[in-house]
Amino acid sequence: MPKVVDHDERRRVIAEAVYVVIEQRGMEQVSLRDVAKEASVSMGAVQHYFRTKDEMLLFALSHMRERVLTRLTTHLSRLKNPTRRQYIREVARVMLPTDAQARQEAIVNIAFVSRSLAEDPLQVLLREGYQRLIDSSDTVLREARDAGEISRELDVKKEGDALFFLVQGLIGPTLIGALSIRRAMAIIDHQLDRLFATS
Amino acid sequence: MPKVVDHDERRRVIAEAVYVVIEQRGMEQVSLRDVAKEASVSMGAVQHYFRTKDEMLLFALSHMRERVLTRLTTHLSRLKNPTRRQYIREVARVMLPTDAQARQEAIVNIAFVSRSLAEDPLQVLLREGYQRLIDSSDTVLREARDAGEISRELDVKKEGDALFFLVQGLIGPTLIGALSIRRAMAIIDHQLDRLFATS
DNA sequence: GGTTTTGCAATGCGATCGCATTGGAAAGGA
DNA sequence: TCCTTTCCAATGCGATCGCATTGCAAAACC
Repeated sequence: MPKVVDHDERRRVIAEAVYVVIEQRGMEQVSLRDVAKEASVSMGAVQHYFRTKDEMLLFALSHMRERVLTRLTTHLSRLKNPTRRQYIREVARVMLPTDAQARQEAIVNIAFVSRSLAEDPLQVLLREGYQRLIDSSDTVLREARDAGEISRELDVKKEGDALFFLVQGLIGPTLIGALSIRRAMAIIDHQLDRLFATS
Repeated sequence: MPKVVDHDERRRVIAEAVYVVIEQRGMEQVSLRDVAKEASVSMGAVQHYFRTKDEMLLFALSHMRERVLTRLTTHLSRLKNPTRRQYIREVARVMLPTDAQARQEAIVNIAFVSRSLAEDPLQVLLREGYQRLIDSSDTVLREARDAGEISRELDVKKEGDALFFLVQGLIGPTLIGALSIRRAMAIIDHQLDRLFATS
């Protein structure tokens, strides 16, 4: 057996280069050559790890999911004894482009959503991802209700969905610059005020 | 003076061809040749009306705004003596991909949002568009409150924003197939129930 | 009816694309 | 040590890209 290399690690490095190219020049400028250059490897190397460009992008999308999840858990673990409301707020905040990394992830995600509308394999992956997020968003709210922090009169399913899609809808306008992070968070906090009202 | 042609009309025809190509094959597949073919004109004609590809896409985006606005007013004018709530509901419904045309517009819009993140002129146009929409969304809610249909205790500014961004957030997942139109409308109706509560 | 100006069609060009092919360096296993 | 397998660098190829150039038909104006 020859040279031993961590296959997945190499693929991840290339995927990260894909993100940089998408962020800096957009999805339509993603070429094998530019990705290779950004990853500081040869074009042959990229071809060695991905049979086609589409396969590379598919992996890049699935790796992005893991990356977002990792960042999310990191941020959440920094909270000391958070209330359920603080927890939910932090999840929402982490989804918004609050720092360079979150911004890159948001840009890449939108690029993939757009591309997926013309390419099916990507769409399947994204759809599953969304459904999982919607589910966990409902779960958190239900836990909060069971813990008595949210009124039993609220429809936690519909409110959880509304909160999740609200955050989703804030991302694009924030990236474009039509909305500041501050205002976006104020809108979220306003909804949290309502959900967690102690009246 | 030679042959007289409605300049803007020609440009709109080409822009419509751009939408079709984006919808069917995605933004990264938009080429001058394919757009010309879709518009049933020669490539020379496209070049005659747009100096560059970027200029063509910029016009396509601005024409898309007019097209959406036209469709919106058409749908609204079909309502017979609508209540304010029905009016708002219809606006939200028209923004979602409920039919073929709305779906095409949503797809094209996402494609432009994504592309605009790497190209500034598009971003400026989109930002202005969003801000106008946010403003009018606030205005409608304020009118409803002044008419006594919405409780004076509500923060119409924040609620108007939340409603608008909620609708925005529903579009992507609906396109991807992670959410049905029915469920999307149910989420909106649930929020409208709350806003227009007569308690 | 000649002149001029516009509306396009056609073609060419250099750059870039994804992908295939080839060759060889490096690293275990026999 | 030799051999095999993997890793990857380099190059080539046909297709396609945006854009420039050229040429000409058609239509107002004199």
